[in-house]
Amino acid sequence: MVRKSASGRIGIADVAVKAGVSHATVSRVMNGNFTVDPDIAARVRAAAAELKYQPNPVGRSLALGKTDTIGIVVPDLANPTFQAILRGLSRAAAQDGYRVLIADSFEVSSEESILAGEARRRCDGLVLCAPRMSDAELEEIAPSLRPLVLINRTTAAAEVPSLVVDYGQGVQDIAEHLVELGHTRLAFLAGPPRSASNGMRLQGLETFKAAHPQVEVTMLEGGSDFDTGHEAVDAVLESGATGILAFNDLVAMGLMSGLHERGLDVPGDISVTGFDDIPFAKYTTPALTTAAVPITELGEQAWHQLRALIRNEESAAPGSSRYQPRLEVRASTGPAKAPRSKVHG
Amino acid sequence: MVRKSASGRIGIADVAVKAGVSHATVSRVMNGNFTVDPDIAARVRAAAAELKYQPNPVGRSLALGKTDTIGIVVPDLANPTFQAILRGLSRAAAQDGYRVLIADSFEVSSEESILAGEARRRCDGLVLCAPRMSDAELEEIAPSLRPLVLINRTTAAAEVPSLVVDYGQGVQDIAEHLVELGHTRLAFLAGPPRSASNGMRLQGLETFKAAHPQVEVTMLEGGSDFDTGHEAVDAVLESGATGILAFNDLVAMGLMSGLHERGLDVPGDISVTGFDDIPFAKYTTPALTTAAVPITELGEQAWHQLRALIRNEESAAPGSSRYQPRLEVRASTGPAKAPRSKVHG
DNA sequence: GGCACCGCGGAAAACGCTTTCTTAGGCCCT
DNA sequence: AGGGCCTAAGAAAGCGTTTTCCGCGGTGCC
Repeated sequence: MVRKSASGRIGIADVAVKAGVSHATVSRVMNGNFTVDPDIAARVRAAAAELKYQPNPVGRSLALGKTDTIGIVVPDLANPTFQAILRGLSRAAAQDGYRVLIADSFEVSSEESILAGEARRRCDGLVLCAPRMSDAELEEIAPSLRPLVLINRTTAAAEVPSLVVDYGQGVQDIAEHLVELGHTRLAFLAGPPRSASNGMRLQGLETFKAAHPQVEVTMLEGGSDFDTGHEAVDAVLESGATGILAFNDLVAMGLMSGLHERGLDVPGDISVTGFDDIPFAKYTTPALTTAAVPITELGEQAWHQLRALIRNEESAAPGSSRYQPRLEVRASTGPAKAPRSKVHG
Repeated sequence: MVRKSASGRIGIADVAVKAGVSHATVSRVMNGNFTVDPDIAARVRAAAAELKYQPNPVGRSLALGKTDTIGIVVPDLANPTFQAILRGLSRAAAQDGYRVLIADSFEVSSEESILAGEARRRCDGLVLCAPRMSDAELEEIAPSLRPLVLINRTTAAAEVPSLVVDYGQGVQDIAEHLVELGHTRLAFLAGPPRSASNGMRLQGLETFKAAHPQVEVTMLEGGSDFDTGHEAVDAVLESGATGILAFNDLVAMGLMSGLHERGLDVPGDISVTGFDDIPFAKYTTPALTTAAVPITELGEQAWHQLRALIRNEESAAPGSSRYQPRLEVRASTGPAKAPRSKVHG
């Protein structure tokens, strides 16, 4: 019978008994405290090995006041963007011995703040992706969530770094690209109405419109997934636009698929652009012109910011950083052809 | 000053003081124990609300011996298959109030078993996806990981359900499909050599070959990602095969991309098939013929099995289940054309 | 009217660990 | 040789909960 204490699992007490020392000494040995006599330390290590003792992390966390775990709140795990952030975050955190706990809000923004709070309490810090949460609510909960890193949101709360992608600039770059190809009638297939990043895109478009009064830009309602793009075909054709800026790559792919079904050629008839440069964007047919965002790196940076906060409660307040998307011209955009009529078919 | 105790965070003791009761009573109220006088309960609740008291989950976990968290070990978070499993698992677990902790082994199978152990100790149960781990090692660690659910692996250890996809049958279905289209020279673009699911596919192919001695099946070395497929173009062409079974959808997509660059037509010149039916498989050009696996559902089922194990230490030992892939015929497969020479160009 | 029981809530133990405090013993120094 | 110091390890106090165990006061019953 190896297991001894009532709990079934072997604990520090079992090792202590076996090694004939107090559990304090066992703890010291396990934590590499060198004030222990080498002979005794060896005895303890032998006992621990024989019993296959593994410290209980929960007890450890309680005593230490830290969990070596961070949380991430995402609105939708099915979205490649958040998958990539998670991946970068997880990899970077793992290198420092931290694990990540995921909290998927499934796009129900009303739950986001409770979810975030719960996740935070189990962790040493939090990365929050909450594109739909209202500014007011964010402002309200941010302080209680620290150490906290925000993705694509900002807050006035102190000590809360933000990692934001400059969607506004990205959209402008794409629009410029289309204009250079001769397009004069553009359409923006918008994202979810309350999305923060959608707002940034709209602002970018305003700037663009001011600089290019001769270009017509139609606003179309949309969403953030493949189906949204697929369903938007009619609206897109009706707009008469020859250059379409989709909210993101997924929407663009859906749109291209829909256009293809209608027998239209991309980019022959219509040029389509995405945003994000998800892994699959390279492999669509035609390959998708998009604004590349270093998403995985974003997750990695999120960890670095969070780590600074965790390690150094006071100083080293890290600044927020802004990521510039890089225009990735591929085959889905081409020269504008002669203006089409507003009627499709 | 709301915060009182040294730790900075407000705890049960603060609420107790404010409400003028013992912390035991506060605990009783917070846990819905009805043996507390309604007046006192109200007072406690008021105090808790005013202080915005939130129980510390770590202390709670220690006392209760459970964490309301499960872990999942995956070999590669970048792989859509594991993303889907994770998604299904997370969603299902969330509905029962459980969170999921992720452990990405980054394909280094030597670390997998330590990683799994560490994850397990922080959680109430574990879902293990470890396709490269040796049977011996799996057998060795499985008992200590319980409650445990295995994905695409089996073990002799008791009380360890397995959820396995019948890759062997899937591969046979695909091969049959190609044969029906008139292909007589097939090639299998294999997965990672030590992958368990690759082994299952190979077994399926053996069965197929026995049933169709007239069909030539070439084995090609490969891997599990897009680049693998892309780099395999030469080997594929050299094989002279007209029907290619790629290890999975990613590999198939890479292969199609490579073939396209060579100016070859799919399925005109060569038919290509994948496996898994990842979300993007529908949207490749041409759309990919594949064997659809209900991956998200797999994650969901993993939770249900795990939940049964967690809730009911003894009875209800759930059986292992086997998932049959469903052949999904799309545009990447077509009738075989006249046999080609072994030289490409 | 006394006794047994019951309901309620406080004290304290338990969960498994870390860390401070304490004490015992050995060494050095004068 | 004795006292102060320093070292090493045990005792115990936390960490923040839950839960068991008790005791107290009140009620019902005979």
